[in-house]
Amino acid sequence: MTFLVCECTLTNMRSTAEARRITVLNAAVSAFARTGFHATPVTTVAAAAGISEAYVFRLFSGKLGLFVAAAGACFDRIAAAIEAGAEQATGGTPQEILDAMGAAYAELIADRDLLLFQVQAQAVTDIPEVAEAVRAGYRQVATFVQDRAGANDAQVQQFFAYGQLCHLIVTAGLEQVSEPWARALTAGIRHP
Amino acid sequence: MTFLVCECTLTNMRSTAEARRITVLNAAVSAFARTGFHATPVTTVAAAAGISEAYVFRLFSGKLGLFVAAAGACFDRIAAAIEAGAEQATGGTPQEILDAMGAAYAELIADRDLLLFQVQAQAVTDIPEVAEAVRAGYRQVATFVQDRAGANDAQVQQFFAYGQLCHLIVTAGLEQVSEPWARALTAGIRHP
DNA sequence: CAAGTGTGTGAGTGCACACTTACAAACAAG
DNA sequence: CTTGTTTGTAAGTGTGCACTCACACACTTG
Repeated sequence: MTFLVCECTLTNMRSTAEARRITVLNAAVSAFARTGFHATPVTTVAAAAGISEAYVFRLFSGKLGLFVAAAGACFDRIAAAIEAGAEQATGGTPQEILDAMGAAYAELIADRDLLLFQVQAQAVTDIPEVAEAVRAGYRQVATFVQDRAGANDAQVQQFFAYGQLCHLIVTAGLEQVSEPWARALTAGIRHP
Repeated sequence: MTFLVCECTLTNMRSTAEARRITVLNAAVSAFARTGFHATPVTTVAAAAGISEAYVFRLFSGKLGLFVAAAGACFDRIAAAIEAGAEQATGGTPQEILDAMGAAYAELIADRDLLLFQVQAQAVTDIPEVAEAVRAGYRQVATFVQDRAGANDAQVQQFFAYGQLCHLIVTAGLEQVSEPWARALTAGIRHP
């Protein structure tokens, strides 16, 4: 979990670059989510963030550095949402907390950016830095789920299995398909 | 399911191009599985198939056409493997047949090509032709599983949820991670 | 005011790659 | 032998894009 504190009054002027990085990272998550790492030019991210391409390259160490940083931001937001969801659990049993977490996650990914970014990140794990970022992200989320819900291995595994199923449902657009097989796969997942 | 019949003796000479297409498709599935659609040059596929890049463009309508055709071949192979696995089921209950199918699938994706290709295809579903190919592939596999095993919606959904979990396990390399959260996610999935 | 530091950009540069075209060899049919 | 068809390639062409660099404005400090 990353807490962002405004240090404007303390470190004097340096917070501007840091603020830009936040802006760029939000733009990067959205852009990469839609078209993926290789098909997303840095100019697209720069334009979405309202700055020049050259400055993005100064703020991050190359396109790969930008993508890895965006992955970190993506998993931070997911972890935060799940954490907030756990607070809303009606009961205290592991399954009740897991269900609350799942509901919060489902709500979070309504805008699709966070979900699609995960898919895109998993697709470029042939790049070692990305693979490590993905592992770090799931480590963060999975350990939190395990600890906070007090769930056993099978419950945690099921939680992530159905989370991954959401990736298929969204990327394939199965919510728009009314055939029996698609109804079976999307049953009870929530229709946004 | 596609049955390939050698028509050499009938249509005279045309079967050579068709045979080339098969070779190219096998190379394409492997190549795209590793580096994805956008990061895989057609020259790589051509080299793996042992022919020139120009001829690949004559055999298929552009890089996209090649990718979509490879997706078809990929899902054909998956469906065939699951079908063969169902024959090996020890009992006749839906769950027993599903388990046999799952075992066959797990064995099939040991070489990772078919699994990774699915991940790569899901990552480029912003291209409509790819999205349709992915839907067609899962339609083929899901309807077969549903019909052949006689499984209910929840069982089919669970089957695919844990199938998608395999995608995460492989892309993130979780089998090599011995931390508790990773052990929970990979529990019982098979260690190849 | 001068010098330094951080923020920001326009205008390149070089390369990778999708796709084309012109051409060649093999083979068949008349 | 000529004509036509199919299989195959070498050598382009044009474009998109990652990354760089020289330069400019803002703002602080002495």
